Amino acid sequence: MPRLTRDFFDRDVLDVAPELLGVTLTHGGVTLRLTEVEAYAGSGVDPGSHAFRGRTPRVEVMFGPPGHLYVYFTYGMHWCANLVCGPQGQASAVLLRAGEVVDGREVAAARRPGASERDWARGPARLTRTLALGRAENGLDACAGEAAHLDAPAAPVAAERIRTGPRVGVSGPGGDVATYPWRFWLDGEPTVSPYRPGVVRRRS
DNA sequence: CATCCGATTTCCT
DNA sequence: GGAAATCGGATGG
Repeated sequence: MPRLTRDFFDRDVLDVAPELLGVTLTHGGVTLRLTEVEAYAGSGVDPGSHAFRGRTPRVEVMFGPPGHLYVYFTYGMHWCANLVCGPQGQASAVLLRAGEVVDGREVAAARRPGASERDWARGPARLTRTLALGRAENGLDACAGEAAHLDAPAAPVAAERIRTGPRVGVSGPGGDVATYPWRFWLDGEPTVSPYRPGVVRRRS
């Protein structure tokens, strides 16, 4: 199971995202096999991206080197994690939406009291809770091998199992953002999160 | 299945 | 100052 290196992420986000399916991410004593991700393209080109309007303190790490974690806080209580992709300076990233716990079950169970195993990482904020990702991990190099690391699947994922569709909870000016088929998941995996359309925001 | 509402940051106005 | 937020748990039909 080869370790993923920075070169893996230093490519177009739309090439990287589907290849992350089946990859394992290990952090905080738990290993997760990714079953669902979403691509967010670069600054200025993707209205759904946090980096769309350019550099702000929050999205600073998105403009940095590929292979680092962009972890942000939202809805007053949730953390979500992305992996920065290349080319550097473009600020593209892949949101980690769901996965299956393949190691560290005891630790995961303790972090998600009352939740069924299927739900441990079924959704981006549940995923960060199970892996113990938060403010401290923002900017962490996931290719440096220490606190966090990623491993390619033992056997490559069959292309026929990869599905695509619109991103979850994404909408924006112009409306067509919500139709980009930039969500990728593995067909038949119970850990894939239920689809929720984005709420149409109105201009005030 | 649909709706509601939390609890806080971030960034735009 | 204030709306919106890459969401999730609870509750009601």
